[in-house]
Amino acid sequence: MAPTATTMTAAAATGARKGPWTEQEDLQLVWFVRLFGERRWDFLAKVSGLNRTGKSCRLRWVNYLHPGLKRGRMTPQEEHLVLELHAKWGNRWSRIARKLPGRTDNEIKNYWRTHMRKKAQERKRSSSPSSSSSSGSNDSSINEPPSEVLSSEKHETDSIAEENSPLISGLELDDTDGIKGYTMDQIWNEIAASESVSNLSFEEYKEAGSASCSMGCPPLMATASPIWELDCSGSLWRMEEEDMRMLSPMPDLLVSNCQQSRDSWKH
DNA sequence: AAGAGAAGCAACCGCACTCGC
DNA sequence: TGCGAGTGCGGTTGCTTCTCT
Repeated sequence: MAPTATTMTAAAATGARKGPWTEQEDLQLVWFVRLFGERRWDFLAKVSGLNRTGKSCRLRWVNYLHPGLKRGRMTPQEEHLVLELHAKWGNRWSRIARKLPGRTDNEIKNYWRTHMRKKAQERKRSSSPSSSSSSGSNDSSINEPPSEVLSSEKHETDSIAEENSPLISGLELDDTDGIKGYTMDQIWNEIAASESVSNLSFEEYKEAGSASCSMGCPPLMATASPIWELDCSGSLWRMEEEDMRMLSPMPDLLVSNCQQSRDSWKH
């Protein structure tokens, strides 16, 4: 399919703003998303007065402003789960993210890239201290590790998942889905050797990590931005663009509240 | 204290898919 | 049935922050 207006450098084509979002933009976006719901991003971008593409708005919302998002470091349980799921599904980040409440595909992707790169480097260093060749081109092995290894590892992770994790065992695991094989055993070995937590079973992970909460109910959920806790009437999607002009502007009180919330959320 | 390099992360890009007309 | 708008996804880039020397 030919690129659409939205995909073809829409920001450039429309003169829309790019780059980091400002606090004011965030507030505006939150306000209008609460008003209209998480749909029709192009329309929302237009009526909100944000000089952004709908795509940009959606991304900002999904990755940063969405209620329930967890911030901060991955917990050991989450790290473990990411490794397991990546071993099964490969780079299906959104799919993996669905199994980690409060985490976004982008976050998991970033996590994987940085941490697995580190693991790969460490491993390379320990396994072949003399070989200085084969440079950073191994980056590809981070996302697409060689295919020859995982077969045995896959079974191991599968059994972990299926025996120890009700969360995973309930999944519909498509065998043809991204299990082409990865050098996860290398990664796993690294982790097992370097991290004491690896001595725990996945069940123990869960218990240690959240006495009060299972993976489905992350303990850090409370750190999500409180902006969304503000009450707001339901979706107003039936409204026409004409009606939009009649809407009252964002109340000053809301703005200041949101700003305070956001500040405290950041720190 | 300052500079360099590494790490972390937000955001953009382009492709593919879905759905309504 | 074809087309276009809207949306989702994975890959990539580049800026900011951190750490080391």
